[in-house]
Amino acid sequence: MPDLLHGDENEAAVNSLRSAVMRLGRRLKHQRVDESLSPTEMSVLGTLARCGSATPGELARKEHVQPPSMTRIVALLEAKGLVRLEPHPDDRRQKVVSQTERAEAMLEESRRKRNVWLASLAEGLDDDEWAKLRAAAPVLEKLAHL
Amino acid sequence: MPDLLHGDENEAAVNSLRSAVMRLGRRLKHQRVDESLSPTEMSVLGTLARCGSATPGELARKEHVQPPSMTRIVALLEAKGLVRLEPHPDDRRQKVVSQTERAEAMLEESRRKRNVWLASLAEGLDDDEWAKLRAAAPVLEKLAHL
DNA sequence: GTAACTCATTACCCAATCTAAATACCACCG
DNA sequence: CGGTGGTATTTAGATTGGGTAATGAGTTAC
Repeated sequence: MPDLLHGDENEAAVNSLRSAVMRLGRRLKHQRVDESLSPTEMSVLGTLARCGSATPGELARKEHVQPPSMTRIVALLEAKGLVRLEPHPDDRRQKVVSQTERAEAMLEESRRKRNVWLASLAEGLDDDEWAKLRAAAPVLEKLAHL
Repeated sequence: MPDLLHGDENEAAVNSLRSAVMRLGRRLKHQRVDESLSPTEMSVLGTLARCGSATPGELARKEHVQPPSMTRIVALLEAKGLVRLEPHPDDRRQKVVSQTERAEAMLEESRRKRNVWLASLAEGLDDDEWAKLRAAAPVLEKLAHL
């Protein structure tokens, strides 16, 4: 259990994280690098790129989305040719989702575009602030998974 | 313009911020301290608590929401008795939104509840991680406002 | 071998936000 | 003055992302 001595500071931080995360989330929604690809779809592709492949259920848990939503997302991605669905080797209830070469290319493209946005943000932040963000990023990821 | 030397690291951080912010956002949505009050409504109340009072347009800009959405939100808050609407002193197009005493009490209550959630999160993070979060919180806020 | 559980899906629904257009008002220029 | 262009808010309608409940197929445990 971390520093109970800093309760007030933590509380203030939680407040500010809450509102910042929400506003930033809305903003990110609009700044999607690829029109026609929702933020969650992007996120799923990112997860697949990192983890190789996964079942819809696993993806739903990772993204903190209900299974039916993930079914829909995967279906959309498949329709766009960004994802492949194969039967699970030893459980015929499950399926295995993996990204296609096309998704790989798209991610590369989107990475490039993201640099533009990054550059524009860079105008507003100094080195120190960036450093803090870099340090906090993994913690936020951990938090997102509780 | 900050450290171009760390371009790759920044890019990785941006990726990880993106997905973390989104997932955390979804999670926060469900963890609302007060049922019957949407995250954005909460955020507006927080803004009013900090800034005193503001016009709907100002609030919309601050929350990164379109004006019509803010109209709705303010109307809902007013219906719940958490916000007061008065005519703008020297521009009859505008209105001035300010929080009621009841909102003040509710924020206090919600602050208390938030501590419970905070405590449960604390189980999963160590001192160092919390420190990083605290350091990054203001930067995230700044980022949210670009 | 059946009962209980799990994964994915289908069908339906809801909440939050958006865009476009309407309304009321201000400010300036002739 | 009076009109013209711009701004604040609101109304109306559409979209979208996600959720819940119920179904079907498959697996596991007793």
